Amino acid sequence: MSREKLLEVAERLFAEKGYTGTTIREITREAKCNIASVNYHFGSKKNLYLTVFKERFLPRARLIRETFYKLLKKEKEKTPETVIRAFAKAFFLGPIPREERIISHRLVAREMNQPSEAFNLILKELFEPFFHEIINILSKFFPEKEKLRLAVLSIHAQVLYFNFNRLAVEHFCKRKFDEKFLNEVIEHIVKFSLEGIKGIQKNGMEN
Amino acid sequence: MSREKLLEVAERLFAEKGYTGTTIREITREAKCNIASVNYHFGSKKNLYLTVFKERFLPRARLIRETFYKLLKKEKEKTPETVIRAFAKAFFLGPIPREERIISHRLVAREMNQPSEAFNLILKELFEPFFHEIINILSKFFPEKEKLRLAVLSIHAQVLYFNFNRLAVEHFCKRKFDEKFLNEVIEHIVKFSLEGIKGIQKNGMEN
DNA sequence: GTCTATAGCAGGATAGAC
DNA sequence: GTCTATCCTGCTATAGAC
Repeated sequence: MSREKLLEVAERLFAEKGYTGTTIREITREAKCNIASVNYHFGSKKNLYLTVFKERFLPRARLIRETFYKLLKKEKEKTPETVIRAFAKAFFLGPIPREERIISHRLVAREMNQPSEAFNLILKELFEPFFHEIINILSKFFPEKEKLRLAVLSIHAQVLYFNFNRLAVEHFCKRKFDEKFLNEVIEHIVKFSLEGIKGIQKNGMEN
Repeated sequence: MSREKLLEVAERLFAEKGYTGTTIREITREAKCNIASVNYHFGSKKNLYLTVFKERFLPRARLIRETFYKLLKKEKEKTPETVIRAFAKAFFLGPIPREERIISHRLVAREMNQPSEAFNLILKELFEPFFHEIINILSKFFPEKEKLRLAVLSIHAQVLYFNFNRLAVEHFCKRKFDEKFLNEVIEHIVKFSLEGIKGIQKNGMEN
């Protein structure tokens, strides 16, 4: 069906080139649809953009959350380390192809930089429930919720950065972003963040 | 002079709306210049964009680096903590107005997401020298350079995130991004990252 | 250096045939 | 649901007067 094809192509192009950088002409050309099909199916370019978030971005975000729960269930005991590892891994590994994953992070980064209507969707349907869940789990180990919130944002910052900024990471580390390096990056984020969380909770007591 | 005014307005608009989202018409209107002035002074919109990086972004980046050195010089003894604090603070405080600072981070985030010719400038004239400098200083305390590189990227990820993603941070932490919160965020990044670096170096020995 | 006028083109959107 | 043709607007860029 051309509607699905349009959403697929549009998502990729919006992620790569942004909203204004992408044209209906380009989307329909790559989707091998007629130029009028966007307006027929979605009414406007703007509504196509929003539909991309509702029908492609959010379902994928739900998959990432499910991956987190699955990874966590596999663990016999839930230590801070296994929780953080599951959180970090969910953003990098799982059933979603790598290309789609990068698309998601690009879209998020774009919306953070220049929020549109879609930003509220991301906030309410992804960040809020997911981050609060993580905080609830981790607050058993780290009681200071305010500091825990900042720590979760620090983890998310890293996940986002290592995903959407691969070019600079590769250049700076002089490494190809292959399977091996990806696993090293995940382990880096896990260890770095685990000690980080312990640190801010420890230091917090002194204040 | 209208050339400077054009650069100033163009930088702000490019940061807010991106390259394709910003029009010459809008730039000249806000700069109170004639619509033909962009092509007179810069030859093309694209060259205006590049000039923004050369004449506004990079000088500010140099100021940030200088701030780092000044902050570091003030310290009696250079511990990992004082180095990391100087590094983090340089991105948030100093002689540059907050609005300009956010503009810089937005431009960087845009170029990371969708690199143009300007990305090489950022890489070669900002990231490479600055990050290598930090690594050289920190490698006296933490000898494992590979892990240190990833740690520096983790710090940069946080600095970028808390700067260009203020909307989500405010929403999630239920705090206004005022002076007080800013200082808490800086201290959070410092402590989180300090323990993080210690952690990955410690764990690295076991492998 | 600044301005007006305009070329030349690409953009989103729509009407109406099939 | 798909297509062509077309409208209208807005874009970058330039020529040429001042």
